[in-house]
Amino acid sequence: MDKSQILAKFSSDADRYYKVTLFEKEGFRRKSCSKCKRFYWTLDESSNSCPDHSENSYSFIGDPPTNKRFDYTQSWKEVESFFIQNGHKSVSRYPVVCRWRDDLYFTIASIVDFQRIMGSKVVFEFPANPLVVPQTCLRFKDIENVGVTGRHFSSFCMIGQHSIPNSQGYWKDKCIDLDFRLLTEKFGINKKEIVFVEDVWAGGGSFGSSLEFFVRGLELGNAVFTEFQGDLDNYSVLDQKIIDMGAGLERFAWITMGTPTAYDCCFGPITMHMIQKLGIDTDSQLVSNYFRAIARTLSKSTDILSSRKTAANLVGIDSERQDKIISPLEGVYLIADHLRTLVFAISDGALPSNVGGGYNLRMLLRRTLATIDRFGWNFDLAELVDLHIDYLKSTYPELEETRNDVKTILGVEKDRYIESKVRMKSVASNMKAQNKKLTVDDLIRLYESDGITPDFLKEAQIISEIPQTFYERLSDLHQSEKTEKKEVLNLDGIPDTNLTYYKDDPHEFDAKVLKTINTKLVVLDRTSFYPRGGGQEPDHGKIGVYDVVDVNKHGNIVVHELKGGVPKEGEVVKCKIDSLRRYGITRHHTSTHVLNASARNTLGSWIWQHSAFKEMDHGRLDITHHSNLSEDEITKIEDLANLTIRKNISIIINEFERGQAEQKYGFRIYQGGVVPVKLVRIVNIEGFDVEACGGTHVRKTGELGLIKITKAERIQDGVIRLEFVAGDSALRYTRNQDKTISHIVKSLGSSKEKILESFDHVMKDYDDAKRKLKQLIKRTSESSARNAIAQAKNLGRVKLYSIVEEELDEEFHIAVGEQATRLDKSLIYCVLIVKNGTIRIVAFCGSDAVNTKKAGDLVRDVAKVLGGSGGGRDTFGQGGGKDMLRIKDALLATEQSVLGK
RNA sequence: GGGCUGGUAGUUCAGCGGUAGAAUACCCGCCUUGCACGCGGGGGGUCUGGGGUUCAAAUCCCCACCAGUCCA
Repeated sequence: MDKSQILAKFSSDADRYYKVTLFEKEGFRRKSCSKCKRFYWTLDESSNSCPDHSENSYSFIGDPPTNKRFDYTQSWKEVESFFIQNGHKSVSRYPVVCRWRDDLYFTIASIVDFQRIMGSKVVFEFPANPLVVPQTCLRFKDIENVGVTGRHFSSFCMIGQHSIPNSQGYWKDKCIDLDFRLLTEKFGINKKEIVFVEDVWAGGGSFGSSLEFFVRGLELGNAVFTEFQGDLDNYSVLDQKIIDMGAGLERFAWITMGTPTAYDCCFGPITMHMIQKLGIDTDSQLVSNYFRAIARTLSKSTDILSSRKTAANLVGIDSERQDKIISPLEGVYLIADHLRTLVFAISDGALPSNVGGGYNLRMLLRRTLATIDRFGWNFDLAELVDLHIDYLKSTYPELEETRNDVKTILGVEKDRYIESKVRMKSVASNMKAQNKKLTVDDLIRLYESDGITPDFLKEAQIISEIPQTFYERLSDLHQSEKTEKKEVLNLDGIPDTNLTYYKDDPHEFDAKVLKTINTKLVVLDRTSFYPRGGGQEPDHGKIGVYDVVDVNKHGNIVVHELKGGVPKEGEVVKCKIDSLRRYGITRHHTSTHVLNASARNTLGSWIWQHSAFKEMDHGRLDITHHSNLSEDEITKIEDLANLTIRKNISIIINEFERGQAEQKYGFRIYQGGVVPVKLVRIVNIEGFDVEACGGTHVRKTGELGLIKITKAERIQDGVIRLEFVAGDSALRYTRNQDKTISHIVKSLGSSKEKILESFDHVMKDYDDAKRKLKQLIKRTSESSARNAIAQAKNLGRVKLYSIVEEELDEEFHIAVGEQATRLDKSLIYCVLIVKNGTIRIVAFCGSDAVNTKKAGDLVRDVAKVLGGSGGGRDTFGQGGGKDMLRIKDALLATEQSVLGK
């Protein structure tokens, strides 16, 4: 839907969509901007333009509109206490890694916390109403602006004020009233400074009006009233209207402090720490002037580079002073911002990598390190992380728990960056040595597959200019996209299946056949067959006389796939589940939970389940981890898992309302991904692991018997796959290994105790034999060559030595042939080597013999007889053929070929 | 999730259907007798693994493994 059309429609009826009681009570006037015609509400009689076009934009820099001074942390305390006083519940922030939504890597707005996707619909689940939340949000879209504009962040705290209008919650009037009072009463801003701009919001099938509030050109917040669904010509009111007010906490702090940039008052002591360490001379008036100028320039233009120049010109900073004062400050701001984002993301379990959202994080760290390098600074990342966490922990105490893990991950990732830089340099110096002219294709390939930017090549003076076509070509490359379609069965009118596997779980039961499809699929009124889902493989068994080979869930209907036919619709059939298979799957499922928690406890807090697979006889668990696992680490994980089995811990399964479960156990419960239901099933291995999971589980960990990790491999950057066996399968696995070893022991003629010794011995013998053979050929080639010369048949001007060889190989004859033709220049040396059902021809011609016959020609002639081909140079040729029956003819052909017949 | 690049001697790489190479490091000898260079010789490789095409594969094709990198 076109936003401008909605805005036009809503603005034409402002009384209905925008006028709130506050405007009337306080006497706000509705005006249209003289420049852009947008409508806004103000108490300032003389105003004639909207905040984007007003003269006093960003005049709060160096001259804040209030006497109160609140830094970042303090600003939140003020906001929080205000909303609590006014009947709101203050909720802890949600993770920045958005595990409850498949369509987002990171939490990008406070409202996302309370959105749950069910099917294709977004539903809202509020833990309280109304509420307020300090939600850390990650946004990577404007990353180039971070540090430069004074107000862009890669992560920021969105103050979320959310309400559902009902007996507890409120709607537009009270919302705007509260926001107004927050600014005036709490923050002490003169009411004449506050401007509300009319706007709209649309997304996810719903839309509504919104009021953005500004103070001196700075947008502090946006109150969105999600109210309608449908399209503009035909829409209806939502059953669940929502107030989504999001305000930037950083901006609240900034406007009270009036610092040159928002960064100066939002990162606590960290920016000052860096500035002092570097000894940057910050002439505060000059810096204030500059950042006020760039903020204002940027509201007219989006080009960062030219805006920097324009702003510098405006306040009279020459390029030397810009490099000396402004650029380093931008660097400091960037480092502070990027590191803070990394602290939150890594704390919440995200890892820098080359896939998914991890790539954004890798970019953040590399930008940070590159900035440090560019200026030749010396900052300790760990120290900066400590400063961040020390400052943030009063608002976000959970960061303390992952302090060391964050440092570990940053260390690992920093090492990768350093290695990658070394590689870049070596490629560059190679390039320089070759002195080849690089085409645009070369540049694209270098960038895409080695990460070597044209800027880097220019700096290294390998290219003089970056071709204009480079960026065009690059963007062309990333256009096409594919989507996969899912098969949808027509199951209209069929009631939800009664799922008895969650109840008394009978393995033999009677059920009525509701529908059959394509003499293959069957839907029953009730079933204990567990369908494929969450990585758990389906049950097998029998329905009537037919084998069940697959079971899938379509919505709330279970569809069984049978082999050989289907029972009649309406019939009541006997069903029987393969209990042995089910028990195997169940054990592997519980083992997955045990292993996951074992890995997390052994390796670190960043371990999450990435995906999993549970079969009857084995299981697979993919975990998020930065490096390949060492043998020692695997052993430790295995040890902890098996200790947990021996403790025989009870596994308790209960259903909770989702919000309640999240509050009680945290977001760790979403190991298996998003659960699109209102009631979540919580599987609790008491004191060890808690997950939301719909699968089947054993009652006590002791039932698992034994867990053995059979393989650990890195399947992609940041993901390790653990393959394992549990219970009977573990026993069978070790038995099989034993059998394999016995076989090897037998072949070696050794014993189990001495197998390693014997193996080393055999390997050494093998190496020695190879070496000896090589030497032997070398030392005997001369006598073999003389022998060949002696045996050669005299054909006038040349001598021909030609034989069929069944014992020795090309390596031998190439050595001998070369030697022989060197010793006797009139010799032609031609061997037909029989090997694996084919014949290889090797021929040498001495430097005199070449005048009679060329080796390449000879080989070609002979190969033809054998039904193959070949070729080569004058003195050396190779070829062959497959026709073993004509080998004698071929031998004769050598002589005929030499004689030119 | 989708691409792309690379894997050859201890190391850095070349070769890209037809006898596996260079540089460097290593060992031996010589020249010098010094702080390290010159000359000669030598050892060192299941060309990541598995399949295929071919008379012939390090080389071409497919799959896997390892490493790196770009994009959404």
